[in-house]
Amino acid sequence: MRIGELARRTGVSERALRYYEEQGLLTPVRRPSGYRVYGDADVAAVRRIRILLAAGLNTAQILEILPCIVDEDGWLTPDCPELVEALRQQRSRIDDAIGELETTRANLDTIIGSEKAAASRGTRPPS
Amino acid sequence: MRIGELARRTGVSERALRYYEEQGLLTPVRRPSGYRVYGDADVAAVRRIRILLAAGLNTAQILEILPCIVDEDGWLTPDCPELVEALRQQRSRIDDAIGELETTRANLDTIIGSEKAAASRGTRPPS
DNA sequence: CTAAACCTTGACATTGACGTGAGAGTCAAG
DNA sequence: CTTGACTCTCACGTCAATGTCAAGGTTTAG
Repeated sequence: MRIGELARRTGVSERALRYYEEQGLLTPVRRPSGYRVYGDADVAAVRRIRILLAAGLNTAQILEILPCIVDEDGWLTPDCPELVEALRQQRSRIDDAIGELETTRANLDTIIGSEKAAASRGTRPPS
Repeated sequence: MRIGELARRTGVSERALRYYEEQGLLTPVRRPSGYRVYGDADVAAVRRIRILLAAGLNTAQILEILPCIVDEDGWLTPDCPELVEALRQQRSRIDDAIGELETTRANLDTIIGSEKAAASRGTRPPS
């Protein structure tokens, strides 16, 4: 398929697809005319890229870990421990932020005096 | 304290601190000379801001939820129902922010295939 | 009082992940 | 062969969160 169809099938703009190629994340075959030709596997590849971007990784990091990812039937399975470690760190940063927001929310509930505040009884305000 | 000391105590550049003020996240008092003067509470405030930024929230989102954070002594006691309503709205924005972060974290978990992902066994990868 | 250290407001530069044309080539249908 | 849809490569624009440099005012130690 050509770039337009891949764009439609993934919901990703043509510009973004060309950008991913520029960053080495995709390597479509070229026709003599220069037209890019993608395979069915690229639909899944683009999906993977988007998941990783959505998780806060940048294209350089994604490029590094792509070879570590085994795609068995749509599942993303990390292969090397370095990758897992990096992802865990990212995860813990997000955990911290969620914790902060939950504390904030509990504070709010205390002020509002709603029923929901009962669930966080004993929670102290942030120092 | 002045901006240099706050920068040292938080590890955040002076430029960033001025930027946070520009975005309404910090509101130091000013001396007649124009020098910014911060209080001890601002050290904690900056720390909160950094955690939320690190998790992918932008300054506008942080600005929305920041006034909901009650620290140590500054208890807000709402009398008028308008205030309570405003607080409820803020609460729901915090819920949204938490929801976004949880989605991101779930994406990460799917990739990591960690113990926590086991809880969602059978989950299909995001489209 | 003076020098060093600190602070101020601009304002332009940068990085990442694209958006948005411009101008030109390619391809399938009629 | 022509038209219209599709694609190509520049190349500049954008937005957020800073970095960096410039030209000047302020404070404090000696």
